[in-house]
Amino acid sequence: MSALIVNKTKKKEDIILAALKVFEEKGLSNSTIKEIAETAGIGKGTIYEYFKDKNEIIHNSFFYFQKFFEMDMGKILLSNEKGSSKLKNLIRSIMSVLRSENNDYLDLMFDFWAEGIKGHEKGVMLTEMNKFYRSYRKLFEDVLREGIKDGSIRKNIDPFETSSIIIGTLDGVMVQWILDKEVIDLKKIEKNLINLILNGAGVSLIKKEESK
Amino acid sequence: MSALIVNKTKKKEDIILAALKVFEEKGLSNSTIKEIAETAGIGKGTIYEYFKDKNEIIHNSFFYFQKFFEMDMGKILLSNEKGSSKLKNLIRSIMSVLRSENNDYLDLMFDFWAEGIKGHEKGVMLTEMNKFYRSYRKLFEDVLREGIKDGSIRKNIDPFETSSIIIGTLDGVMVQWILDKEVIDLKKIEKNLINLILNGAGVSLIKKEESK
Amino acid sequence: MSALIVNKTKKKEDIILAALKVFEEKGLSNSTIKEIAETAGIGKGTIYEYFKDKNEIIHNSFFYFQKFFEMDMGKILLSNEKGSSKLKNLIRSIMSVLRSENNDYLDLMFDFWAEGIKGHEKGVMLTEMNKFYRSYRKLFEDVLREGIKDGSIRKNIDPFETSSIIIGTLDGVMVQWILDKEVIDLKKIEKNLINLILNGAGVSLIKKEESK
Amino acid sequence: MSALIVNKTKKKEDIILAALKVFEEKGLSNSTIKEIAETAGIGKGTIYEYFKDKNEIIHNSFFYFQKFFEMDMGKILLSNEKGSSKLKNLIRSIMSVLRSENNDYLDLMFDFWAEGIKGHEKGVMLTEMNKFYRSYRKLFEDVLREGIKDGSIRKNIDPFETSSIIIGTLDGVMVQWILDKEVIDLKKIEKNLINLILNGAGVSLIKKEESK
DNA sequence: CATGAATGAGCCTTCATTCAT
DNA sequence: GATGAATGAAGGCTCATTCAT
Repeated sequence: MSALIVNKTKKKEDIILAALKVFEEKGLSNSTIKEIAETAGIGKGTIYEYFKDKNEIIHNSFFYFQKFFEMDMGKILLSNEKGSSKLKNLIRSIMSVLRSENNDYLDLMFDFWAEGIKGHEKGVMLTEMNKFYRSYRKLFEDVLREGIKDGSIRKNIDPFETSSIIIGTLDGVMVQWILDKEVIDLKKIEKNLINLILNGAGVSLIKKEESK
Repeated sequence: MSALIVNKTKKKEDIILAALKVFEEKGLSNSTIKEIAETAGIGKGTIYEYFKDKNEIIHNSFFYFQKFFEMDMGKILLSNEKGSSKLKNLIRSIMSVLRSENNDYLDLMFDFWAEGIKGHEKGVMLTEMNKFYRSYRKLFEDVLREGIKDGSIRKNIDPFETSSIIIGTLDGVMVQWILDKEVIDLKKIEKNLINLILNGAGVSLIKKEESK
Repeated sequence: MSALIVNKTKKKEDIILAALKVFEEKGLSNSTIKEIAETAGIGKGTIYEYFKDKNEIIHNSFFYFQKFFEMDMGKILLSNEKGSSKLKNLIRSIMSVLRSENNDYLDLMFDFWAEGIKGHEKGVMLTEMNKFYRSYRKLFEDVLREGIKDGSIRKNIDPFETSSIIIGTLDGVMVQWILDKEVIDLKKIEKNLINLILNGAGVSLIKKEESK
Repeated sequence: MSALIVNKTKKKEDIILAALKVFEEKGLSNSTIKEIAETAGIGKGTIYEYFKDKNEIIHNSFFYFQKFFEMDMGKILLSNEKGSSKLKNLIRSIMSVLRSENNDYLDLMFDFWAEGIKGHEKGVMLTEMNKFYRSYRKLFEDVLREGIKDGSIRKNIDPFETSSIIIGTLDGVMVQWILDKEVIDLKKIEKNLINLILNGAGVSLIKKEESK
């Protein structure tokens, strides 16, 4: 690959990072190309050498944004632990990523969700978002199935629906945290969340599937 | 009252409903006053007889939007059922509201979330949203405490954190549904969600608090 | 004349007075019909029962405005004093009117001057303004001629040009006063002005026309 | 300097000149940015590359407008002539400037006066106008004092008040000329004005200060 | 007669995009 | 490739005027 292409990629990345910063601050619609260019330290016109229009910046920003949340789950998934343990570790791992590293951009989630179902080229983004969620669910689904197989997860849960629910929980808890950080304590939530997901809130002498 | 006196409240409502429709379709920023006026079947200038500016329309739309999700929980809360049953009914009730009646506007949630933390007058909306979530959490918290008292909910869960988690779950599941209705089946989710929340996914012979 | 007509005239006057008040505060262009109506204590629509449009209000306001400066010069003009004395009294009289009574509206002079030479129907106003100035000049001209006749005013001044100059002086001094009341002291100006007009600033042993 | 670099100052001047032309024709409020842009031969948006808003154009136009009346008085002020002669020449010089060169824009004086005491940012303009008048008065004041010293101007006039009066006269005469050019002949006025200011209109055998 | 709700022409201003250098 | 000056479409908002009551 020639140095030229590498540089081009590097510059696109610079622009996207600048865009994300501006988007995060002002929202998608209220961010201007001028501001993005300034943040990227380049000329306004230069942006158009790398992106067709503002929409393309938005889409590419979203792709990049998603990468923030890609994490190496290999260690967890390939470990010898039981499914329930992997589930626990997965949740912890995800929450720690959301909580710390990239939480600068986390609230862009809202903007992208909104843009995904509206916006001019919603199709592209929606597809991408759904792809993201589908593989995200698959991740949990696999762990749940493992757990069912190894006896650490109850048999009577539906792995697909439950993975969707667990992910929903993580998203939803983030929403409240983003909106009201003074009241929501993610650390405490994490502990309770794992407890709830594994043990439930209800009281029953013996778990049903074990009861027969 | 003579016809001369215009029902200001009614007309405001008309405008807000039109605004919600347009917002839902285009997003907050991409909706124009002209479009809202046309949707409401009135002149552009008339809008400004009822609202100071576009921001005020957005705020009021949000207030109105929230009302969609206000529901009469009285029957559930005042029933003689146990806490765990109330919790179950609460979740079912909320999901049925979200799923059906007003799901036309449901995805505006994203826009308002985004507007809440950014947007020009984020303060007002954020405050309002947090008020909403706080009382929403209080609702669940109370039911959970009841359940703890009546023995239907485990003692070792934190009612506050858990209420936050349950609400998060409902929000998060909605997100996936809105984004991917073809794949997400709310009915199935509902069943699994209640199961998960009450019983957890993990396997354990006897629930911890009963174990001693 | 029927009471109806009298009332109509009265109401027109009310509107004009309200208009003048608003105009004085905001300027011609920045005053709104709504504001004028409110100041007049009537409905916005009612204005149009009495005036065709905003321009007509402006014109009529100007006519009315002029009346503020109409004063009874009869006593001065018909007195037995010499021309130079009458001139002195005339100037004093005019300055006292400008200075006190109606100085509330005085600075509207600027707006009307501007409107007079621009504005949509400048013709009407300009004609009216020139009529005003022409009769204003005539007033001084007559007094000057009287003075020349009775020997109190020098023969070698041109009554017409000089009347124009004297009026100009009064206007111009007002301009500075309106703009910078802290620095301009009308009382002192008055004394000096009369001195200057009667005696001039130059030194010469004997006035020229008397010198031969 | 490369052609890339636009001469910002030159372009600002172009816009201001266009603005002055439009203002002169329509008045401050009734002039539109579109019209100014068209007159300047540029696009509407371009205006905003050089001026923040319409108000800034108005202010800058006023500054520019003032410059029309800046003239080189050096030759007059530094001459060896007596004060009374300098006064005469000063008046002639000013009137000739007003009469000829820039009389295209002269009637903007009214608009700026009006804007100065009303208008959105009256403060800035009023300050500037008063600064202008103060230094304008100082000019005459100095000449008058000189004349008093060299015996060509009477001792019993107040230099400050008199300078204010003389300037007022010039302004006021201009007003009448602008309003009624058919009737007012500036050339004749000039002659009479100098005569009046130096010799006064009154008859008295011997000037007071010489009378003892 | 009086009113004020309704209206849309028209204004100022922003900003994505183009293009000459 | 890089730039930023230029642009005009488009949007929010105002306000004189109309008109049904």
